[in-house]
Order: sequence, then structure tokens, then C-alpha cells
Amino acid sequence: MSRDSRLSDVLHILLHMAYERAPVTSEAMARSLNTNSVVVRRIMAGLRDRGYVRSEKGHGGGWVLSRDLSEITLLDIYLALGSPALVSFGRRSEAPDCLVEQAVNSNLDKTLQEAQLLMMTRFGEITLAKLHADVQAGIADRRHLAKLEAAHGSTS
Amino acid sequence: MSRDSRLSDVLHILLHMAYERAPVTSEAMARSLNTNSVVVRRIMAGLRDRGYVRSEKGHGGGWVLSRDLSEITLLDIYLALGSPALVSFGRRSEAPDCLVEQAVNSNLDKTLQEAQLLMMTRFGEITLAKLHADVQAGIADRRHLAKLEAAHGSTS
DNA sequence: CATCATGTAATAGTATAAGTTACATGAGTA
DNA sequence: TACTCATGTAACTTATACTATTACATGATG
Repeated sequence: MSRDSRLSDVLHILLHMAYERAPVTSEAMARSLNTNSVVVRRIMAGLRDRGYVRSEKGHGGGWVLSRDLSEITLLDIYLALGSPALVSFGRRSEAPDCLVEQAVNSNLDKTLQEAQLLMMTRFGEITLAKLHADVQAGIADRRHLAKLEAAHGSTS
Repeated sequence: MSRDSRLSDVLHILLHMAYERAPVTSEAMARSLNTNSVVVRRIMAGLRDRGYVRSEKGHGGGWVLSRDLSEITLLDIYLALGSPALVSFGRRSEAPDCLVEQAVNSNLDKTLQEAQLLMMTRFGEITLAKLHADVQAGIADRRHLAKLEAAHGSTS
């Protein structure tokens, strides 16, 4: 649909980290996202600066979560990424003299800000622990499905 | 803030058209937007196809509104533009096997769709007539201000 | 001290919107 | 009919933001 996969990427990474006890390297993360390790380090930099993760150099180095999953919301992560634009449309000019443009801008801005506020509010309500629980539920579903298939010898 | 000013541009154009009885040329519209006439014709094409405006060639040609301002909503215009993306973030991959990515995607998608729905709903509630009324209110304000300034000889 | 991993700057690739040029088509006018 | 104006569009260039890669410095481990 749209661009900017950083939020999605970081979440993917953090949840995978939650399943590892040892530090995870940027290289490993990059592989699971089909991208480059520098991209990973770049989007992780903000999280490191805010203390959500730690990074260690050298042998056995890599990234480690430094907070519990329940203490980090998607909003925290969004902010750590530098609050990139959430809405795709905007205005052509900033402070126009034209009254028509002023009316258009103020109406569009209102909707834009409402949508932005909604997204940030939702982000603030979702913790990494919630995502983790969703993954666990998915695993349970898969196991259940596998058992059914084994019992009935069907793959349809 | 962000890119894609097409919605803002079209609204600007349509409202200016509402103040003219004669057809308005792409050239004139482009001037008031500080852009090129081809850009104008490009974004107007969808509106023409949906019957919101008519375009006439030759001498005295140009663009004319073919509906009342109260019969066109911002949603109509958004759809006529081809429903461009409203939200800037998205996912890296579409149908991942990874359960983690599935959980991330479904949570992000939910918020994304909620925001998209909100924006489209708001767009559906705003008619061009509403924007026109806002412009009129702005003009009234300006007149009022001008009178005050003339009376008191102040420009602060 | 060799190796591994992060940190980061610099550069290139990609996608989409915006801007421009060029030319065809149709409508009015002398 | 010939001329001019304005739209209709394709093709190309520019601008911008994210993504990807290369290169090299820094620090930690064995």
C-alpha cells in the first residue's frame, strides 16, 4: 500500500530479540528482514539512544532488549524513530495570503491532525507484550492445526 | 509536512472556479498555484471523467463546475484522484510465513485502516459548499479588520 | 593482534509526485 | 480555409524520501 517500513521492521526485530537470550547481531536481523545490516543499525540507533535496547561490540556482541516487553509501546518506538510522517497528503504552500487556500488548509489540517492523533493514541495502547501474546496465540493455532492434520492425514 | 498536494490543489482550483462565471483555463489555475498547466490538467482529468467538471477547448474554453458545491464532498474528490495512499507507513512484505511478522502486520494494519476510515469519513462529511462558506467567513473577517484599522489608523 | 560487531558517513538505487516539453486534437474566429 | 486558443497526453526531467550498499573507524573478545 505505502512506503516506510521502519516501524514494521523495528517491531519485527524487537520481537525476535525477545525470543533469544544471547545478543542478536544486526546481520542476523537483516537476514530475517531480507535487507542490509546497516539498515538495521540505522533504525535501531534511536531505540538505543532512548534506552530500549543495548548494543555490544565484538565477539558475542549484538543487540539486547533492556526493558520488559510490557514497558515499551509502539508509540515509544515511533518516537524513537524520529516521528516520521504518518499521513501522506499535505499542502502545497505554508502561509498563503489566499483566503481560499487558507480555508482548504485549515479543513485538511483538521482531518490530518485528527488521524495523526488517532494513530498515535493507538500506538500508545499497544505494547510489545501484546504483540508477543499475539505471536504465542499464532503458535498455538499452528500446533493445533498440525495435530488436526496429523490425525486426519489431510493437508487441504 | 508531507508530500502529495493534489487534494489541496484540486480544492483550491474548484473553489476559485466557483467565483468565476466564465470558464477558467488551466493556465490561470496553474498561475494561482504556482505550478504548470499540465499538472492542473492531470489532476483535473479524474474529476472530468466523473462528471464534477466539464472542460471545453478553443477560444473561451477552460473548466467549468458541472455540479453544485453542495453536491461534492472531499471524499468524491479523493476518489476521483484515484484514491492515493493516505497513510505513510506500511509493511515490508505482504504474505510472510513468519508468525512474528504476521502479528506485527495485523496490529499495524488495524491502526492503519482505522485511520484511513476516519479520514475518508471526515472527507465525506465536508462539502465544497462548507469550504466556500469558510472562505466567505474569512472575507467578512478581513473586511471587519480593515474597517477597524481605517477607524483607528493602526496596522499593528 | 586478529577477528568480530557496532557506528556512521558517503554514495547509489528506487518509487512517487511534481514540473516541463512537445505535439496532437478540437473549437472558435478572422 | 487558415489561424489561434485551449485541452489531452505521452515522454522526459527534477525533487524528495526511504532503502540499500560500500567503506572505514572504533571498540570488545579470544
